[in-house]
Amino acid sequence: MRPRNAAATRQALLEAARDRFTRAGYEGTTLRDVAADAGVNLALIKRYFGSKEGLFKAALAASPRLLTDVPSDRAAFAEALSRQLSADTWPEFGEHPVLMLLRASGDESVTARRREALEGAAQRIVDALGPAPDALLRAELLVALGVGVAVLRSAVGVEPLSEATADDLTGPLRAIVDALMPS
Amino acid sequence: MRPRNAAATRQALLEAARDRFTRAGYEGTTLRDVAADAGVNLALIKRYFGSKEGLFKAALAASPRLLTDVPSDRAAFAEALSRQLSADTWPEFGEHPVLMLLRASGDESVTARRREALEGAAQRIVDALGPAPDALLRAELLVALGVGVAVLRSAVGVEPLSEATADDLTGPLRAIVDALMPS
DNA sequence: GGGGCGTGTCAACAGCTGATGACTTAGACT
DNA sequence: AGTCTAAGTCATCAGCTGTTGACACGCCCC
Repeated sequence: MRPRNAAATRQALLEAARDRFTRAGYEGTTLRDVAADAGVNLALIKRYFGSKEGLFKAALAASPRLLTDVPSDRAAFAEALSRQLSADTWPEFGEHPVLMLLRASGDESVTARRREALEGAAQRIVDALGPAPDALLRAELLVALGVGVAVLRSAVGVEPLSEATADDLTGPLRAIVDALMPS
Repeated sequence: MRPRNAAATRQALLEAARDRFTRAGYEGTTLRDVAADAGVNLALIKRYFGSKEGLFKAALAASPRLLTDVPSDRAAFAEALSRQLSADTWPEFGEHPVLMLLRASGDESVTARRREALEGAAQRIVDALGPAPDALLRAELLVALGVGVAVLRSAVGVEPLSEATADDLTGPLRAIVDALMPS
């Protein structure tokens, strides 16, 4: 029998769920897969998380938040952005964390949270880089760029974008930031 | 019984499949849903498309290709790009066509086709807007931007980006294009 | 050392899903 | 009218999925 350690079991389930949901999406992930990855009995998912939806929400809540601190210096911002898009920044993830958000279930509370997370990131960019006409729309274009890069790198595997390092991205991103949010 | 018209039945199935796959993804779509939407018996899917995977590939093959003609004039390109991102450009689609590509199954031939489609779009941008160091990487950033905008507008519903018209997008996109692909 | 509780195991069910083969019927052609 | 084929219908199957209740076991405290 598995050693009795509720916290470790819960954590193993969360990590397995994070990987599966991120890679295969909500519908494409089965609870038996998650339980097997975690080396845990299927029934324990119900005990700890109640349901598949509960497991997904818990895994989502445990995932890192993006663009929490936006530097007001444009060069520093471009660098921070390219770092958050780099795979090396998320060594414990097989794919970029934002993919789990995009591959979520259709559950209303999840889609609402997703929209708020992305709109919030755009708002933080506006707050840091200063107001302007269309500033929010332009900041959302930056968020869209980040989402698109994450998808193309992590889920699609487009070359040479997938193999680009954070340093490779900083230059072009800096040019975009300067063009979109003029001082 | 349904009037006997193989071509119309096939077409109805294709359109229903396109809608379902685009909105709910491959795993989230059931063949019974598609058949019901098309007003067609479930067994006809097997007759006309062989399997669920066959139906998906047929629906994918019938979807429009993006960025087929890239104007070499930067202003015209920015305008073409913003038009392709506008919902009005795809009145027969509920969501942006590229979402079906992203929400595909894990089938190898589909993921390969997806990568080729996106890399091809980037290559066409390079061909039109001229070579430069990093030109392909920068073009792929433009493709990533397009994918991200489609996702945020159509699947997530981020405001104000979702409500922006093609004209609203042209200005900012022009700035990005100029910054990324300097003459 | 014996309850009692938290932890893990097991077996099963009800519903759905993709797939399939046998059957029926419309419509063209002779 | 008779026949043949394409088109559509029907019932059903085997497998998987999420969920669940009953059970077994280890560990702590009195």
